[in-house]
Amino acid sequence: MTSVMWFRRDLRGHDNEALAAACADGPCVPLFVLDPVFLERAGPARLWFLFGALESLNDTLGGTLVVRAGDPVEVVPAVAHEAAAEAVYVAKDFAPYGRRRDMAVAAVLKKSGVRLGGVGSPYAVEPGSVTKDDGSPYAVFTPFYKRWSPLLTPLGESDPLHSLLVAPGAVRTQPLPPRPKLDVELPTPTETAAHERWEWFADNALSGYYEKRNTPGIDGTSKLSMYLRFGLLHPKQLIADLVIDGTKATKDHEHFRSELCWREFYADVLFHQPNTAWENLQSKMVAMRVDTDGRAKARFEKWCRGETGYPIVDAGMRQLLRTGWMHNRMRMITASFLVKDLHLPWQWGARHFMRHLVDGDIASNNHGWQWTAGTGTDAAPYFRIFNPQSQSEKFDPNGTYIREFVPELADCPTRQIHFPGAGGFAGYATPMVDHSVEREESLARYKAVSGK
DNA sequence: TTTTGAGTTGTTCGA
DNA sequence: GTCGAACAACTCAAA
Repeated sequence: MTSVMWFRRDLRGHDNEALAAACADGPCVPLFVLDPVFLERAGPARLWFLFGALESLNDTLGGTLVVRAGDPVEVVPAVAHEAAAEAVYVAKDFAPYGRRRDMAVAAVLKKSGVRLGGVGSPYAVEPGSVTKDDGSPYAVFTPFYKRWSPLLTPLGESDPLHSLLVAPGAVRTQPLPPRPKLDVELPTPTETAAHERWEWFADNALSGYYEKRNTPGIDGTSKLSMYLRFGLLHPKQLIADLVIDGTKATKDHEHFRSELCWREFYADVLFHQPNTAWENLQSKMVAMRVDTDGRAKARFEKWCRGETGYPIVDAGMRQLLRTGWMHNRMRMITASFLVKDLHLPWQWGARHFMRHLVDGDIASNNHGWQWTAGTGTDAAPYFRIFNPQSQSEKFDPNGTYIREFVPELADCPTRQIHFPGAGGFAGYATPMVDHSVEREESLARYKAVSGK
């Protein structure tokens, strides 16, 4: 019998359980739906990467990928009908929008006797399956990690039977929209490039990862996040390699594995509490005073453009706009600045990140923001406020990273580059706020919430 | 059942 | 310059 493989965030032809399951049924029509809900929220870099990944997937599938624009609730049943399919296969989506969408699609399909089959997910361990002894979900990372590790299962043999893909033309398709013009080169959005990056990282940067991952001026992180986001790689593929290589897992191997687990932890938290995508997980924090007036909006614009007058913050914000990616430490520094120096709602920053980060993932991104804001799981203590200048001195000691993204400071001497200050450096903005003043303001606001 | 200690990512202050 | 303490309140899991 014929089936439809509906791709969403698993844009790969290999090690794809749902695709393998679809092909095991017989002839298979591979489908991607250009959902306006996604397209409207995505910035140019995200779209560039997505469209490129779809072109690559189409190549992998021998030119058989059917692309259709519209609401999946209408498009998927229509394609199933045109293909005379009896089943639609997907990798399960556990995020709030995806779950709602899939339930709605399944309901419509069911009316015409078509089954929506969920096989696998973008995670090594499915959200919802790591629980405490009493069945309740974890709210702290470390015990989650301890329980998660033994649940890891090896990657199943799932070479897809591409010979069963239905010939192009059998079902109406449409060309992809043109890729947006970008000023810089993004990582190549292909499965091959994803594997090459992983191999490069495993061979060259995994050793010493624990230390190097904190220095934004060097290529010390895996940079696999965008591949994982769109499923050009599956985390099980990485974990399998880590086990083989690490007969005795080193501190670096172990740490990289725990970073993969963070992604799964936040997906699990969001699965159990879908409202926390945009609402404070700690409900008492709704009482926290944040600024939302006209002046706050003007400050937000400066932050977005990278014109705060704090070089390390500006470098991070400009890296995001220029490259569609930001180093992990920079995400923390820039987020801390928005929340604790500018007193803006974390949601504003999260929305900006989601628009521009190619790897933008609602669970990791928004719960990362909640962590910084002190509203989330395992929340940062309220007094943990990043000092942009000392973070800069500690993690970008030579100013390499700052000079790369803030050209006004290219010739600024290192002793001055972490904080040019009010005296300033020719052509560079003066600080928009005084950190020590805003730090006190943040502490006062947190104290007000805790009732003292 | 109750108690106890630890918990991704920090900063400041005073000795 | 270095070092330890203090900066809450709460969750989780082991004892």
